[in-house]
Amino acid sequence: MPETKDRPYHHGDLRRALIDTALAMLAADQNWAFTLREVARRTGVSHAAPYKHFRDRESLLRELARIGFIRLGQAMTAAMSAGGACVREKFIAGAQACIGFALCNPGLYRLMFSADADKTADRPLHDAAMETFGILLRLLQEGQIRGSFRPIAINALAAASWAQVHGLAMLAISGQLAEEKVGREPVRAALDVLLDGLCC
Amino acid sequence: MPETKDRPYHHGDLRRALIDTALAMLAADQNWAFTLREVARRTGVSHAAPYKHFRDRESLLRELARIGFIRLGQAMTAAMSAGGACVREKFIAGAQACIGFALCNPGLYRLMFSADADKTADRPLHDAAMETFGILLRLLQEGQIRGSFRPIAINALAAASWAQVHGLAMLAISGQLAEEKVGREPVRAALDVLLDGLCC
DNA sequence: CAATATAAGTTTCTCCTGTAAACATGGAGG
DNA sequence: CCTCCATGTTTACAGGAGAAACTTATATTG
Repeated sequence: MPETKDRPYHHGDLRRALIDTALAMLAADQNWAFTLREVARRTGVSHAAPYKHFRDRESLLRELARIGFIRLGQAMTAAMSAGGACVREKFIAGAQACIGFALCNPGLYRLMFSADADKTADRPLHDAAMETFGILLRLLQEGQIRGSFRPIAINALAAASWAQVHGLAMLAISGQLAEEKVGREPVRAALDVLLDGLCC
Repeated sequence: MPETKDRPYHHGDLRRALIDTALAMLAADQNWAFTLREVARRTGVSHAAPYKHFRDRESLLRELARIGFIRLGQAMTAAMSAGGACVREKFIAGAQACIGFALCNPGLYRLMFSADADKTADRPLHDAAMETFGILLRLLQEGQIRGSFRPIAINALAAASWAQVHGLAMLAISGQLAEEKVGREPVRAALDVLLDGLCC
C-alpha cells in the first residue's frame, strides 16, 4: 500500500498531483495568479520538481485549460443527451450546461479562453477546444438536416450560437447578468431570442 | 518652452506618459504581461516613480481598461450616429463598431473584460463600463418604444444583445470566426440571426 | 522675498519568483 | 549485482514588486 508510506522519493504520479493542486488553487481563488513554487510547496515537493513534468508555468496552465475543455465537453454532452429529442431542447440543455459549468468554475472557464492558454502554441489544447466546439457544430448540423434550423451557412449559425452561449457564460461569470436575481430567466429568455432567429 | 528641455526633474505629466507607454506596449504585444519596471524604463524614469501615480501594477491596468471602455463607447456612439435612422441599422452599426474596436485593439479589449481589470474593486472603471453598456441599453429601449423590437423584458433583450456582440468580438479576436476568410460575412449573418429573433 | 511644506522623483533594500545547472536516489533491465 | 535514467533535490542567479528613506523643485505663507 504505497499511499500509507510517508514520502517515497519518487512521488508516483507527481504530474497528476500537481495538476490537482493547481486546479484546487484555481477553484479556491478563481484566478491563476498562483505561483509555480506555491503549487510545488502545497504538493509537498521541491520548487524545481514541476519542471520535470512541465516545460514552464504556462505549460501547466495550458494543461489545466485542456482538462477544462474536456470537462466542459462532457458536461454539455451529458446535458444534451438528457435534454429530450427535440433539437431545440437539446440546444437549450447544452447551452445551459455550458453556462452552468462557467458559473461553477469561473476561474477555469476564464483561463480556458484567456490569452494565457494560447491554443496556437499547444496542439493538444487546440484539439480539445475544437472537439468541444464540435459538439455544438454537430448539433447545428443535425438540426439543419431535420429541418429545425434555418438553412443558412453553417458558419453563420455556429458563429451566432457560439457567440451567444459563450457571451452569456462570460456575462454570467462577471455577474453582469444578474442585476436583481441570478435566476435562469434572463439566460433562458436570451437563448429563446437566439433560437427564434435560428429556427425556421 | 518646457518641451525642449531635456529632463526636468519633474516630468510634467508622468501619469499620462506612463499610461501612454503602457498602452503602446499593450498594443505592440497584444498582452499585458509587461512589467511596471519596463514601463518606467521606457518612460525614462526610475522604477519606483510609477508608484507615485498608481498604487500598484493592477491599478495601472485598471486605468488602461477604463480608457478602453471610454474609447469603445465613443466608437460605438459615433458609428450609431452615422448608421442611419432605422434602429436595426443603428444596432448593426454599433455592434460592428464594437467588434471592429476589438479587432483593432485585441489586447486592450481582452484586458477590459479580464479578471485583472476587476470592476468590483474600482469605481471609476465600473462606471465607465456601465456607461458604455448603457449605450446599448438606450438603443434597445428606443427600439422597443418605436415598436421595432419585441416587447419582452429589457433585461432579456440586453442579455441576448450584449452576449451576442461581446461573444462575436471575442471569437473574432481569437480568430475562431475566420476559418477561411476574415470577412464581415459571418459576423453580419450572426447579427442578422440575432436581430431576426429580436425584432417583432 | 526668504522659509518651508509638499508633491514628485530617486536610491536602496527585502522578499519572492521563474528557471537553469549540478547533484542525488531508487527502481528497472541486462 | 550493477549500472542507467527518469524523477527529485539543492544551489544559484537574474529579474520584479513594492516599502522606506532620501532628494529636489514648486507652491504657499508669514
